[in-house]
Amino acid sequence: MSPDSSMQTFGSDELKVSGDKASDLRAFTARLARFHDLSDDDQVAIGLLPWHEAVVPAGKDFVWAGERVGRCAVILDGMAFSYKVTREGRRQVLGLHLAGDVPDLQSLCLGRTDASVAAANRCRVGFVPHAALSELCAQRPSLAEVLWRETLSQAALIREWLLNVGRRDALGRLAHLMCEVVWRHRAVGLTSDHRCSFPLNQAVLADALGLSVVHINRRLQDLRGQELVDLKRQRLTVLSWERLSVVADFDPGYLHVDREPPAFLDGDPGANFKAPFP
Amino acid sequence: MSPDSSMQTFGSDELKVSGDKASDLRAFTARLARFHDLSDDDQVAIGLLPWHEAVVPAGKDFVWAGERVGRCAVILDGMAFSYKVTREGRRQVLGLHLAGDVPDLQSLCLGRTDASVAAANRCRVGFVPHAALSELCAQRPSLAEVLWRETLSQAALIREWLLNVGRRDALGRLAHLMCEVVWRHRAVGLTSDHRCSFPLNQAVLADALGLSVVHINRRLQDLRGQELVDLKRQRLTVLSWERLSVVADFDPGYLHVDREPPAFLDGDPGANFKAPFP
DNA sequence: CGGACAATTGATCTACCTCAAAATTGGTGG
DNA sequence: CCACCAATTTTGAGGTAGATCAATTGTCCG
Repeated sequence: MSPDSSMQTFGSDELKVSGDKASDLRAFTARLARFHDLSDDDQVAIGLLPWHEAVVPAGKDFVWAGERVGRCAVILDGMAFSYKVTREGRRQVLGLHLAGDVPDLQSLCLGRTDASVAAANRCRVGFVPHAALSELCAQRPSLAEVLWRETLSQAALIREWLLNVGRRDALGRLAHLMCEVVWRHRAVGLTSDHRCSFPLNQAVLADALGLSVVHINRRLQDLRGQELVDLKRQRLTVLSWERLSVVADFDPGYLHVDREPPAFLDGDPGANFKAPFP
Repeated sequence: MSPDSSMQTFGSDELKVSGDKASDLRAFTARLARFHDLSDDDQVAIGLLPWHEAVVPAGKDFVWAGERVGRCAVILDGMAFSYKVTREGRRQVLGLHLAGDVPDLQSLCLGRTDASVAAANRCRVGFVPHAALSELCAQRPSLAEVLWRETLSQAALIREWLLNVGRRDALGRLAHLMCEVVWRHRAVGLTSDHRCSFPLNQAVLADALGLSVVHINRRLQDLRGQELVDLKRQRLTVLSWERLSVVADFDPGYLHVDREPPAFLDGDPGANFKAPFP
């Protein structure tokens, strides 16, 4: 809510200018290439984009709702979440962002975002000027379409969240969120089994699911007690994907990890998304 | 939910082929021109798009989640809503659509929608083939950008809904929804005062706000009892915009109606919706 | 070792839900 | 124009999921 002192400065190690070969926008291109049709040319072009890097400590905002900063933020490492706040100060988390995501991509078109974005854990973030990005889109319509699709994927996530918050009970919401996090980590290659980073404290979980912290705590204990998940030290392990996804009523279709689509559309709908963990 | 018998046929008067000068896609172009920069050329080009019309009776679906139908639906008249359903059959309404909206615009890029769309009251709907639309986008990047922005506006709406459902109490949610509906009617020129069509029954309201029908009914009585609104026969009249928008915690920024400020936005914000009754 | 923050627990309260029935309304056909 | 049916709205009476308040404990880190 408060664009406080940390406005542009996150600590001693902020604003490292690029040039470091070891850390570039590859998380971004990798994501685009994975989820859309991204030509090699486009990938190269993205690699030439000007940008600079910042390290954002856990809990700090790095995109502020309403601000016109003329750039997009690319998560290079870590997890972030976007949120809005009621006038009375009630916060609603709107979505999570992993490495490769551009949480404020909307600002490229609209000039600003209606949501703020904060780091869940320590994040490396790349800032890319709108000017450069939109010029690239003008030159390469295929890239513009990819980015369009990218915003559509994000929209699909929020729709599912709305369903989650509006129509599932607390346990289901929590389970659903966990399924999404694990699945998305898998989708971008950040894990290959049932465990992944989960740097969300109970306050953030509460605000993501429209619940109170106390209630989150108790339902979390349920999930643990039922041996569905193990969660400690910011690390989530799904103990029984099968049972968890039932509790969660989870159908990963909305994640759009299914590019090269139709295959499963023939025949029994729903037959495709059976348990991903053999 | 069930792509039942009414799959493609809504009644005797469906599938009127276009050519009728009196009813065309102008609601669509009008909306785009109002909210974005749409050149005259683009407007003309849209007018030449092939399409056909259907009349959808209240309560019937005309877009089905998951279906690949190869076309977009343009609301020409009436109100519709999109929704998703839990496996247990709990429905969540995700957004409302007025004349000029394209509720399944995402399908142009993604091939299909993850949400279904139903008519709230009797709707006239125009169906435009994806092929024609995407060809036009390829020829006219400016139009593609407009449509991109259009999807972003929709995304902004859902984000606000998520905040609404997640973090406001029942009365606030209801009031907020009403504010949005009136404001949007104004924004597209469907009303110029504080009253507008409101063809949502209490079941739909409940599913839009994550509440039960009984509870909706009771909070509705509150709003009436406090003389905030008058709602009958599918017609909503805001009796005190000032008090309603406080109850609703309503800030229209998320609607992105801020370009070409619709007259009433000049000067004292809120002055427009003052008591119409001296 | 101390201080801040996060997780946990207990106790109480209430906003909202569910079930079930009654009253209205609106549309339809005679 | 009226009678009738189906859908919607309204009312009543409990029940419960989840909220709130207030400590207490645990954990991380400098």
